[in-house]
Amino acid sequence: MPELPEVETSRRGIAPWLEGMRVENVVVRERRLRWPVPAEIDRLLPGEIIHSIRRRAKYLLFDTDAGILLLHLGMSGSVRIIDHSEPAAKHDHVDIVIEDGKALRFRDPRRFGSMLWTNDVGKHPLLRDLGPEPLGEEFDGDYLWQAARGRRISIKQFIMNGAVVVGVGNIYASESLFLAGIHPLRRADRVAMPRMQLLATSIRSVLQQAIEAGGTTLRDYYGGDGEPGYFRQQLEVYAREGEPCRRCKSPIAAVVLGQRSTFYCKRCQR
DNA sequence: ACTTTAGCCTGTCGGC
DNA sequence: TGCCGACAGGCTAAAG
Repeated sequence: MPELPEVETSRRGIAPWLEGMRVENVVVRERRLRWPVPAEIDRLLPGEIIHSIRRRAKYLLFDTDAGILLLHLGMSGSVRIIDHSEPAAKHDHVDIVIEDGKALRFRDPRRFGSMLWTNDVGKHPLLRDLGPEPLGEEFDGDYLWQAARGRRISIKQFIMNGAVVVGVGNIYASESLFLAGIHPLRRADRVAMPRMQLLATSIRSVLQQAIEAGGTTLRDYYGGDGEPGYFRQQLEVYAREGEPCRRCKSPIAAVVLGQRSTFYCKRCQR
């Protein structure tokens, strides 16, 4: 399930193959993703050069002179570079074929992903209200603490809200709260400043380490280079219900919070 | 303004 | 062996 580290790993896997290359054509086999794939993509992209591939939140941005392709992997989406002669499998919804016969192939069994087109990332409704990048300059404990004033929701739901900070999904929310020693159900406005500082640091370090491990492969995630992610073996609490906490040995607990499974240590997190 | 809930979708898994 | 319901989850829109 792609969160920020998996999206970043995908970006790094495909960028060397695509940046500076000209798009030859685009094959859309299935338009019914999270939102319909707009016709601009197959109409405007052919002939364009992909200047760069950036990431904003969990979106990949493909920069061209005609506009910007937005790609979101949803929760079952993946991208990889293939020879375009390779036959498409079920759920291979879009190919972006480049001049050397290679292609970017987008697969997404659950179709929660999206492929969109924009001319201004800053004004696009899906991107315009997003909070800061967790690995960027403006994200720190002071910011988090200030943003939490008057917020009565749980701290876990708070940090998973993209308007607060982007890229923190279900796995890394549980992990960073463990590292910061904060109970996931604690009200956001009742996390004191020192622990908010620790939380910001924990979010940054867990995401950074996951990127370095190539992301977390739980079931079917593979990076742009076809390799699974190796962060799973470093998970402290996620999907470890009943197993001993690595810090205090007491069993890891699980609760459902906002329809999301949530894992934590009752002893280490308050 | 904030919070909660429903819904999108299919592969996988446990139970019978 | 096969059927079936539950579950997984990022994110938005709508409802509260």
